[in-house]
Amino acid sequence: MNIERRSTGSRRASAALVSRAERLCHDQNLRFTPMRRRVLAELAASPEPLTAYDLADRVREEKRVAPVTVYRALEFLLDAKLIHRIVIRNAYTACDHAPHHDATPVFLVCTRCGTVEEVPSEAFQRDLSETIAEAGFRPKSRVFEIEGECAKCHAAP
Amino acid sequence: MNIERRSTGSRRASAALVSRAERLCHDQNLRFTPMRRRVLAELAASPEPLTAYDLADRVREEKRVAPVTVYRALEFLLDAKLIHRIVIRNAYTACDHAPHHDATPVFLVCTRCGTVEEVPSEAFQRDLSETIAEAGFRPKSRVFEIEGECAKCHAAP
DNA sequence: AGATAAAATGATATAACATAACAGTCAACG
DNA sequence: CGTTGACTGTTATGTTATATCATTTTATCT
Repeated sequence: MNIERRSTGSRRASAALVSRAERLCHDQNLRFTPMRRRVLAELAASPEPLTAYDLADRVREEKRVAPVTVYRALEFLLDAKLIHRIVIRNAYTACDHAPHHDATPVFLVCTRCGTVEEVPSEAFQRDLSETIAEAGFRPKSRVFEIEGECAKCHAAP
Repeated sequence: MNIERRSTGSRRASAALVSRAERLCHDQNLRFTPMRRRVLAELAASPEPLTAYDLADRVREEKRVAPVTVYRALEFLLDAKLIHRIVIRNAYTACDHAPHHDATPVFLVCTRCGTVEEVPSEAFQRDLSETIAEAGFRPKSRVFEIEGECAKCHAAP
């Protein structure tokens, strides 16, 4: 299966991602409005994560929009698990993998080119859950993000 | 007496933490100035992470201070590995363990009481590094944070 | 001690990220 | 066709972080 394997440089099939989202929303009786579609399309088309204000600027080229409107669209897309928030960048990125993955993926964020690679990592989390269980801690959400140089950037001059 | 509340039971001795920091800075020829000492002391005394503006407010009770001054102290303390940044809270917390730990710890952040437990997790990272190496990615820094309810809060009504 | 260079802090302004509150609009459904 | 609830618009403000330049403090050398 060679679905949109995004990584450094490679373009994402934005249209495919958006129509997948459309089907998913339809199936779950969620409203995939023009604004939500537009925001997701911008994220899917971008090789790197975008901030809410980045998104507002891009949408604004077509239609006047306030940041809060973008934030609302982002909130919806996050809830629908169609996008991820990259906390170390205060930015957002379209979800590369099929939705409904329970395990929070690891994100490899390149400090040079800014791209993000999404690495599913179930085993990784299984190991950790022992430690967490020992502490009696009940996890609700996780943030695992790694900064560094991606292979492409490291090879480059 | 002057043991500060830190609700996971592992209370921190603020004074001990500060004097440890003092020794460490002296050994490394770093300047442990009054402002840096004060900021670290506030963090060490707090059961939960504090934002830069929280810190500014607390320091301000004694002496007028601008946020940027606090940010500079935080930057120094982060570089010296005396504190951690909790990105999912935009806040900072004193480092519980001996300094010089290379492996980034996992932080268990309680959504109810707000406390943070710092869990060193070397094994955890060893597993992950294979995946990362396969991607040709050269990690520089990592963020592993987990939100949930701590044991105390979960037991409480 | 005085000169001086580097580091730290003060002061002000502004950038960047995010939410509150309320009014208006649109779509679904009885 | 009118009510309801979800979505969006608008304005304002809150929160987190950095830029810039002036001033003070500290370390070091002579």
